[in-house]
Amino acid sequence: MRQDELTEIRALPLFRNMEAENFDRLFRGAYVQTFPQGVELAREGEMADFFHVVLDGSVELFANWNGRKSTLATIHPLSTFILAATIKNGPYLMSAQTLEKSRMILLPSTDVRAHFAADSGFARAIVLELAQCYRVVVKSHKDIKLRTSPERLANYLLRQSATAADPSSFDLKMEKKRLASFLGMTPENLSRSIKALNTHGVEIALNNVRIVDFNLLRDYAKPDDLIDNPTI
Amino acid sequence: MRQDELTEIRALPLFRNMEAENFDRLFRGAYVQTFPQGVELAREGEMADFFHVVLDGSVELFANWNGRKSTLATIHPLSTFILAATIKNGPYLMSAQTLEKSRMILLPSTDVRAHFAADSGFARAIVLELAQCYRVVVKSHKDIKLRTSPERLANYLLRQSATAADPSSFDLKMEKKRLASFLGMTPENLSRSIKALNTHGVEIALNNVRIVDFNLLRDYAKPDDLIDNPTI
DNA sequence: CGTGGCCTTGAATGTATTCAACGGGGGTGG
DNA sequence: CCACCCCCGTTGAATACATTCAAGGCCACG
Repeated sequence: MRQDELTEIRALPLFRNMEAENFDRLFRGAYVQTFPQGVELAREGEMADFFHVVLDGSVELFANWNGRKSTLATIHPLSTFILAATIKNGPYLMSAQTLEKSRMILLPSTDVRAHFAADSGFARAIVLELAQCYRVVVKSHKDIKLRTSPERLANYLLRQSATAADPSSFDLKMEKKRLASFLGMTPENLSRSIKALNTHGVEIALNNVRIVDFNLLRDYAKPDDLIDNPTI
Repeated sequence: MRQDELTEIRALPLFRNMEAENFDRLFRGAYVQTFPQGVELAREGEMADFFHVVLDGSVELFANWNGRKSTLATIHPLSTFILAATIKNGPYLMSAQTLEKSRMILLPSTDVRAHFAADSGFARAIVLELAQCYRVVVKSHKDIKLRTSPERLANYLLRQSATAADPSSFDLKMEKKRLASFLGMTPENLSRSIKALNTHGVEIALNNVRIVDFNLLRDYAKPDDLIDNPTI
């Protein structure tokens, strides 16, 4: 691993408060690797050999059952995935694959567990990360149990809008097929939900989203911090 | 707090590896309290003042949005709830109420955070608990996104069966209304799902569940460790 | 003996999925 | 350069699934 990479990684919240000596030892066994699009990084059911930190690109977390597939989350820099499996030394509950060319850190799970036990600064950072992951899933769970499909889409668009350079015009960050799965509906149904939002202040053409009437959209979507605010 | 209670609590995985001095200090500010049925212990959106450990009874975690309500989880002894909110010093994402007369420990959130930072044994136990909570929610999320209503019911019954004294005959542990909400359907729909399972080896009369043909039920339910096994 | 909550059932409605068909864009290979 | 094909996205129609509304039975409780 290059020195400038190490410096960059050392500044991450997850490693910032680690003892210098522990950091050095942990990263002797680490890899920083760049994967092309479509690489399977983890398969559900297998043991968690590596803990992953996404530095660039994006990763899809998904699960299969009985021939069906569902996208459960998308991981962007600088976030991590499958921390819980690493900590518990258990099997992955989700599969992971790169959505684009992506660069990430791979830390052997045994090393992570060892340092987690020995370094309280690291342990604290891990807990914060894990608590964050937990709350993200809980919000997703509330989203899907309390809202209909078009309501989920409407709130998704408002969340995307909040992070976009231009809140009233931005592009969808993933193909619609995947977005549909993430939002818990079929691609056909996403198309219909998109049309349905025309009457609520949204116009979507190809991948471009234009919010023409925020008040109208918010009236319909009823966004709620306890579901939609990613920072709390 | 009584001495025998303290001894019992000290043996819990969460506190077992805590420094004796820290344990004593933490529990100077703690309460052990017994609540009647139906008491609201937390309301979503409020700040997490207390971390809760359920010693006896059971607690429902639920959430509201736009006039709708959904049961997200039921907590049994000896488990905890709203740990993530405590750690992050954020608002509760879920409300909590006792389902029956229940006894639990209440630990002021500020004390938990302080000891978590200072006591690495405690920090490690918290991480394991948090990782467990995370995996429970992920499983629920997979359950609801990948399965239909009767499939969710069928797998729920198999999970209950696995913990029952008699696997082929046991009682439902909550009222059907609440079970329906937990499983992500209406009470009416639960009634119909129950009837539908008659053709898959299950007979439910009032609260009593009799599994008359396990192979038939398993063929239909297709239980999966990565969704249904609570121990991994 | 009434009353209210829970559960069930039926019917009507609403929502979502499936199946089928079609058009457009991007890539491949002729 | 063009023809072709495949995948994605859209649309319509049929079906399946789920919710709502209404009604009635049962039990627990006052």
